[in-house]
Amino acid sequence: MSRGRPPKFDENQVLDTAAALFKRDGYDAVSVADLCRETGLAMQSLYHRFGDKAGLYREALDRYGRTANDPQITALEADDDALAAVRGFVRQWKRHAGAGPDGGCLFTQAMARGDRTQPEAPDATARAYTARLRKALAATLRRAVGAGQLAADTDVPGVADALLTLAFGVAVVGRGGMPASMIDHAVAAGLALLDRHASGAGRG
Amino acid sequence: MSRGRPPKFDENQVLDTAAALFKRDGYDAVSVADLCRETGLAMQSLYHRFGDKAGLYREALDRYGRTANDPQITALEADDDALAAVRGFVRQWKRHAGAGPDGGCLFTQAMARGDRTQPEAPDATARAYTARLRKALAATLRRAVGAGQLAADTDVPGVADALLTLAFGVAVVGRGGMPASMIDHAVAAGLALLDRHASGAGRG
DNA sequence: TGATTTTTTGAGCAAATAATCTAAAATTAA
DNA sequence: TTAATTTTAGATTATTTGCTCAAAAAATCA
Repeated sequence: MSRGRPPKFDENQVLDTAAALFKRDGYDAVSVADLCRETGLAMQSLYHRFGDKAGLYREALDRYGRTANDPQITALEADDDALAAVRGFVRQWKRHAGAGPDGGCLFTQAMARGDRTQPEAPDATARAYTARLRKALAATLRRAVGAGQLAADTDVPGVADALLTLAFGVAVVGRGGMPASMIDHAVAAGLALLDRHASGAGRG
Repeated sequence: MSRGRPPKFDENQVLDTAAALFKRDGYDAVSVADLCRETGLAMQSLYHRFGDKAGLYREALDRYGRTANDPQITALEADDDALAAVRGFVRQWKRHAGAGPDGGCLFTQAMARGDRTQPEAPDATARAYTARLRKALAATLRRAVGAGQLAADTDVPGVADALLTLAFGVAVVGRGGMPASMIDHAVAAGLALLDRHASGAGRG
């Protein structure tokens, strides 16, 4: 067993709470005092465990990647019906657009904020996780092509990047309070993009 | 003529500088001292003219809307070739993705940051200008339909919103430092979306 | 038990922050 | 000139910020 006094807090719970705060208000607008109040951690406990505010932010981003990003990858890979999997990915964009505790996207926050000054920039985490999702998305599309669900000449990287970029757009537009119909139209466009390449279902 | 001592600074120049700072670093990361140093304004001059930091931010957003958003609307409306105008709109997304002083998008920053607590929230300005662009984009697409450039059954609001959402996504993805090929693919997807509805040019 | 390790507690610090006070400087109108 | 008006100047203030110091509390191991 571990030697010293046992921690009073659940680490993942702390990270989830911190991630929610950073997602809602942005890194700069969340103070360490806010973090302590919301997570229940004493100040020194926070610094002892996470080093500093940026350290907690980085770990919160990582936790978010594991709990919000990776499951999407898993869902893409798990579904035997590759095209249906991608469609499912598109359909759940609405979640990123909402304002509630489940809404919004921390990676969009992190990327919009940027911070390329430091070598260990926090948005590097967001970038890395997004790159993995991008890869998985392309792989699933390739699988759909292989299964004959999408046309053989489908530009797989092009479609994958278009969908992913659209997903980020949905997060911004939703967060910005633009009309909900914009989100619906974006989702519809994502699905239509897939339909366009679906074999044997061409339009016109 | 105005009565008192004449201002030493050019107002628009100050707003442009402020907008560039806010765009690059975000509202919270820019201090009033930064703003004074970069704009050359004395602290008291800044507060005398703009009230407070938020006031300067709001006016900078407005200035950005006039100098970066509205010209896009004008370009859409001015071009007799409606479809070409929309294509031009899509092609210049790359600019929003860049990192230099011309790169990035202040409205994306403002929307991602959010701030729906206040009634006169700063992102309301971004929302209002974006709404105008959205309207103009739809109008131009409708014009293209009327001119027979796009199919009569084109879902105009759907296409407009898809393009605009994609544009926001490009800004985030570019700012986040994702591969440049993502931007290229997003632009290509925007153009392909138009091609898909172009009359007499169906694929497959 | 006593020594060791780790976490918690609570107070507090230096620096940066947005914003203000008072007064001088530069212009126009009378 | 004189008065009125507006902008600039420099110093300052109260608050908030991220962060640290010293010591007590709770566990394990000898």
